[in-house]
Amino acid sequence: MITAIRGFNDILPGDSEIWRHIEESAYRIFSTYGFSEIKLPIVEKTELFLRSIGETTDIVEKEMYTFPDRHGDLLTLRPEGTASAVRAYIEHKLYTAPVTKLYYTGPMFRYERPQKGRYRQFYQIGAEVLGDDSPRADAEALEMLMRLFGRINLKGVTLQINSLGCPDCRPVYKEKLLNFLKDKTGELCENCVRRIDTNPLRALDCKSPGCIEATKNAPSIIESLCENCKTHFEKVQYYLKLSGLTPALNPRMVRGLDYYTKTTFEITAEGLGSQNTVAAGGRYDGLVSELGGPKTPCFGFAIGIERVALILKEEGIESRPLSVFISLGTEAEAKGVELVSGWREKGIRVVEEFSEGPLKNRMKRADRLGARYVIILGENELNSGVVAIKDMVAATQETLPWDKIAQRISAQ
RNA sequence: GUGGGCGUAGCUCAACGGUUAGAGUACAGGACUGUGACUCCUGGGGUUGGGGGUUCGAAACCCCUCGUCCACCCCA
Repeated sequence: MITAIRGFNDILPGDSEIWRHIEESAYRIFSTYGFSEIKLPIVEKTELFLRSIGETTDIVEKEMYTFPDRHGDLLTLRPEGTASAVRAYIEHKLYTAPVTKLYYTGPMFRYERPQKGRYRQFYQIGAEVLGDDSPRADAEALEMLMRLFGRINLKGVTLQINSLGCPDCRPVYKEKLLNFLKDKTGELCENCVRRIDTNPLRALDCKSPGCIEATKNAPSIIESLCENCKTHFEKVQYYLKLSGLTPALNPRMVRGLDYYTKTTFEITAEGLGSQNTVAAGGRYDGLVSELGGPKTPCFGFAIGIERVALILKEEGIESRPLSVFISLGTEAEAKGVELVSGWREKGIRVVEEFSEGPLKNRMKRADRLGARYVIILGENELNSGVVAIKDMVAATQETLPWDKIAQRISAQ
């Protein structure tokens, strides 16, 4: 038997409806905030990710699917979407507009050990606001995201925010932190000691007991922000409050991509085990210019679709009722073709049960197909211009004229 | 990449190292030629994940491998 490769999953019926629900809700809501969809390629030149994500990040160092194509160019299956969105923004000179709001969805690829909520091919819905430095942009994007989670009824979500500063103040803080950590290297875990020079901030986020203890009194980045970053961060919180959001401040939150500046955030949910981040993102004011575009402040985020779907599946979502049509006899069969077609024109979700044999068996099949309603057209009904419609949940049955069926089913 | 748990029928799971690996459920048919879920009968289903080893004898014990789950790492 040929199976799918490790970490690459099929999304089967039963799950795919939940996915569609999430994606369609996102499109609808994002659109009301002025976002438009951009379709991006799944493969990019490796260099794009090296330069955007950062050469010393875990993603670039050990998680990318990279391969040479037939001409020997190094290509990579995208591990995230922001890099591509920014590349397209620059390539097509979208910066001539005052502000650009984009969203996209699709698979991302990272070579990691799969576990619950983490797969090698996984799906994200991403959104990027390009060309807006206002703290209102940060707050509005977060409001939009929380609105989506509210709309799809995602339970147990927590919003945490932080500010990572800018090229002016972050190095100052890094220096402070380094001084603090210098004489504590004995208490830090192996990992944190290794990256103390490349990325000392990681120690703040480390879960090993030694690191937690050692960094307990570490200086806070929020207190080291420059005037500009500080006001920005305060305003973001002010506007979030106006939107009715009260995020938890987490000065220890560090992101895995190098391009973030100022505001960063993370939304976690309950019931996912240790991979509990359902959405995350932040501001990246330097990325566009680093990739060769004009200086452009941006804010963006990504949602992990399978993680959201896992939670919604746990909670259960309602799906549209299915009707199964059964005709008895050649003449009823012929009339049925016309009737079923008419119901579908009206948007009724109806399948026909084609098998022959005793009605009892056909009812049984209809039940197993998941029918909410079974619509029966036999000789008696045909002659009177009606059908029998049975509600399989309520176990009630009524007789209705042909043109009342769509109305009856839609009424539910 | 590291550590641990688990792989037996489509699904959920039994089976002390010892007959022909079972049960529930699902599936096919019938009891029942116009009414599902409940009942009864019959039937098809298995390389016990794969490979090697120990043993008179392995689903079980050992090694390797693959898959899966959980955690670490990391992230969405």
